[in-house]
Amino acid sequence: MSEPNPPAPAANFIRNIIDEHISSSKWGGRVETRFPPEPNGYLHYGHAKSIFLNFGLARDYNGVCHLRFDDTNPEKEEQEYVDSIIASVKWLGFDWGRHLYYASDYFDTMYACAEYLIQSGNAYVDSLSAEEMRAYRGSLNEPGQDSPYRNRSAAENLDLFRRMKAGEFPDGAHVLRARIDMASPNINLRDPAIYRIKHASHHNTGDAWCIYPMYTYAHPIEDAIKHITHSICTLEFEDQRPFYDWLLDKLADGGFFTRPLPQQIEFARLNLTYVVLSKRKLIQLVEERHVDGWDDPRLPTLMGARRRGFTPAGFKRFTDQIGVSKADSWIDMSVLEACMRDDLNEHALRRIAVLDPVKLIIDNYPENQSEDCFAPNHPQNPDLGKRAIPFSRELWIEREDFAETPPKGYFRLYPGNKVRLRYGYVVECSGCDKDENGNITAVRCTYLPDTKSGTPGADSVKVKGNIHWISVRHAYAAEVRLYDRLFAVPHPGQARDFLEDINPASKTVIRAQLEPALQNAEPEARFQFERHGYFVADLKDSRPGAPVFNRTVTLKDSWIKEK
RNA sequence: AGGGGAGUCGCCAAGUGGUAAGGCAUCGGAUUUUGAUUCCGACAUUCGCAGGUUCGAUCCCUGCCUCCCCUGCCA
Repeated sequence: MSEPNPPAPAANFIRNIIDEHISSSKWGGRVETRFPPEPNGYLHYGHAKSIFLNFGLARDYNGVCHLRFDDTNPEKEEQEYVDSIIASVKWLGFDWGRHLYYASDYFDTMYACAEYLIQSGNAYVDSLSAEEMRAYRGSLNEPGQDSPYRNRSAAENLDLFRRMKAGEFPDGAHVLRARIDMASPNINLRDPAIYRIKHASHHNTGDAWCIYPMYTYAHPIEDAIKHITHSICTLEFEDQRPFYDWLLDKLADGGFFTRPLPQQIEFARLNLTYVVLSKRKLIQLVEERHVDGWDDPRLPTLMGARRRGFTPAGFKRFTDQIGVSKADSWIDMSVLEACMRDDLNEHALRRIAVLDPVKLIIDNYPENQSEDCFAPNHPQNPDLGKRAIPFSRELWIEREDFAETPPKGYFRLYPGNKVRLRYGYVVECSGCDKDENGNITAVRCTYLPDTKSGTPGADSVKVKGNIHWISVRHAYAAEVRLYDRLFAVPHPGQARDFLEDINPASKTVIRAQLEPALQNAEPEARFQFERHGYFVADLKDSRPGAPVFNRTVTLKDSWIKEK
């Protein structure tokens, strides 16, 4: 079987820039990118956009993409986050080969660069307090003032900086700043801090350092050291680009790097409705136990997505579909859900599950008889074969597939109506049994013996309705979690505290009746429960013989909308 | 208000001087033993607004409007 040629990647402004670089041979046609997370949290859907962008560009231009941890702030970073980030990027299907790096691998080089900047008059040690520095910085409308320490001699700066490194000063006593322009209209150029004192131990370098570079200083240097060509980041760093260029230019003059230097390019981050992607809010949801941990299937983390049953291929569809641009935009959650459905529809095996069971009794079917019916594992792919499903006198069907008085357009079970028991017989509904409170306890019908699916007479009776069922005697009951969107409104927190917008029905745990074939599902096996949606055997709580399923997403339902 | 960005169909998004791609959604219709899938068809005389340049402007110029980001020793 030959795969059709994949469609050419959609044009976007970053590809246009790269194409120009290729034709001008700016880096000799080389494309080298990096995905640079800070290991201070779990990756979320928004990171998927960046991952597919950076790794995708590298793949399409025969380049490489590094996985690089920007671990410049030891107070916030942990090995646990490093591990989970690695697992998530791998899960999405990317391989960085030997290109796994850490900012902390280059602390020596960064330090040497800093000494050079001091010696060349481009950096100085400031001894203002944080509050004083803020006051000297000016405001959006007013220029800043030079710090009284701005004109220390290179020798004095160097001495102070070395003593900072040696641990002679407490946190906050001094800070190394780039000497640029305190009157710049771009506040990021008003002598930004590049090194601060932090007596904290680092997940990677331990206690080797008590001064740590700022991200804005470390990031360009890391890019330049590894010869990154296109340093792709989000829009909020646009104002930082002049500093990125200033720094690398100075260091290239100092012989640390050769030109052409890496080029920073900014794109719009992902905004998605019905979730929150801010790290702060995600942490709050977890810590205040509004969800069950970082991998809760409702959470927009990649670990949550995995347990939810979302697929890497679905994320690929999604990122291809939403494109890349510089316009702030909001993607509706339904787009992501549709992408997951598209992928799952192609690959998930079909199975039967009755989620809200009510008994259907076939009055003219012999009490102790049973027989096999055969259902295809995938209607569009016969190669996937069929399986046997036992049929008998008493079946579980969905409560909503019967109506005593049917609404307009309803074509399922109601007195006098015929429907097909999918893969089995056509039955005619005769009524229902009720308890003393009027609750329906069983639905009654008779079957038409000549209409069994797969037999010559199967189509002798045409019916519009087609419902799924499971033999009571053969059914297997298991826990199923019905997940829905975490928030009930498109923009949580817009009108009130975001916690108040949590969807109270985001998780419903039920015991469902499953067909026998589902009992031995392996963790992470994905299925379509026919007429319901896509479900996955939970990665953590499910095991063969004792399955637990999570609903990934429902099937599209055009009947609900009509009602 | 200073600086940096963005405004093209309901949602994304190409196009950047030659007369508006594509996807999703939506609406028709066909197929269908999932009210699913699939398949066909429809879907911007118009590109934030107002002027100007031009034979011709979404694209160039001028002015205006709206939205986003920036005053961490966070990233």
